[in-house]
Amino acid sequence: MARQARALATRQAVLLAAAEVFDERGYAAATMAEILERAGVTKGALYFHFHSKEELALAVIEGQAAWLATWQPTSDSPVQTLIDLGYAFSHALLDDPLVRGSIRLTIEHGSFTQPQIEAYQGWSDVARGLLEQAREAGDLHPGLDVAAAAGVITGAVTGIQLSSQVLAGRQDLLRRMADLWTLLLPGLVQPHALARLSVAERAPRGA
Amino acid sequence: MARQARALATRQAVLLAAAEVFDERGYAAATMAEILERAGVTKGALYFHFHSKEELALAVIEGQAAWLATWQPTSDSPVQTLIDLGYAFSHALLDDPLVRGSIRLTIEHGSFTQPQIEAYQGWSDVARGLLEQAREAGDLHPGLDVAAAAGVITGAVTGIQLSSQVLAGRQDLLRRMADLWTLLLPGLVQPHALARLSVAERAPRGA
DNA sequence: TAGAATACCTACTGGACGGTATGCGATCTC
DNA sequence: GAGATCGCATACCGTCCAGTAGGTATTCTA
Repeated sequence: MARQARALATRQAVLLAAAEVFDERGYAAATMAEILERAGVTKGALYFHFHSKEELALAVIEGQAAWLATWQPTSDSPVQTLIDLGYAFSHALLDDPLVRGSIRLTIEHGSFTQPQIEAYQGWSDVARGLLEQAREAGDLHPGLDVAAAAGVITGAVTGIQLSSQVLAGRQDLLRRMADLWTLLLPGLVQPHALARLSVAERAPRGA
Repeated sequence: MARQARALATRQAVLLAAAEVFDERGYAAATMAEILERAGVTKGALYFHFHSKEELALAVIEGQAAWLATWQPTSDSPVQTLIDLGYAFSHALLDDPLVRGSIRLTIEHGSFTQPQIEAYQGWSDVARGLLEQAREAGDLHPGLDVAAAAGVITGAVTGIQLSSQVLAGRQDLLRRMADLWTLLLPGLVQPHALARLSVAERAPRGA
């Protein structure tokens, strides 16, 4: 095991550097040279762990699914959990380069469509599951199309995040998330449920 | 004039081909060779009209601002006009390669940040103007933050469009737009105004 | 401690890509 | 109708980039 310790460290360094560069430049504009330089690693070391640029990108995308997989519900109320998830994701986006790079690669369609679709679908499925729980709890408007709402929410979060990044370097991301929920919730949940929800962030940090 | 007619045609052909390739591949992955091939034009012709790849991309982005500039209000109700604008934009996205390419270049941040910010801001400003009219007309919820709502709406439309593209090649774009408004409007306008709005698309075509 | 994987380093390659230099026919000007 | 400009064609260039070949150090195994 000790023999793999160093190897694991360089692998992580490469992955982190790649995520950063992919986040900043996008897939096509990212160069292996910059990733190498930032990771403080030579070409041979990188290509020992990852056989190609594409494989490296896929490994970064995987980080997103991993983040979502480790995430845990935070409230008895499904809708409140959904809101909290949005804030937890925002913090991940602000703090975790792997998530940032992963998101940019997911958004940038073209090269590897399959994992991108899966990433989107993963988010949409989580949202949909929570909404179905909320419907069973009687929180949602009766006629609401749960699948459609899940699609709108994931799309909206994607766009909010993107515009925050382009316009303000993500500095106003949390505020924009609050704005989103303020606008969305009245169309989603019934008044009696609305009163019990906190649109603003509840805890200073998630997980 | 007859001499410039041909020149204008090749310029348009180049611009169109460039928009298509930028839309499909993104800026960095797009190659001049593919643009040339698709435009049916030689390198000399292209570089006569556009001095660099970047200049070509900027010209494509300009098409977006041009589209927005030619757009005209479609209703006495500002909110209805906003909804209609969303659908008109969706149709432009489906039909007009220039708008498609322009949007992708705007979303793909990195190379030329300035025009991208302006493009976003242009959309946000239009939305904000309409919302302010709606507030004066007494249609909106009293405490609503108009600027915040405009930011959310432009961001959400951006994200809806993106997820529709990645997941379904934009085939379900119009349906997703309807879903968005269904969810958003209750948080935006008061019930009496809500009754007068059409969430679904009103006319078969815009403009 | 021999040797066999493992983990990494250095130098190189082939090709693609954006951009340029130069030339040439058509059209306009006077 | 002669030069000048416009609009385009072709061939070429320097650079950069992903990936590889082959060697070397390190660490595990027995």
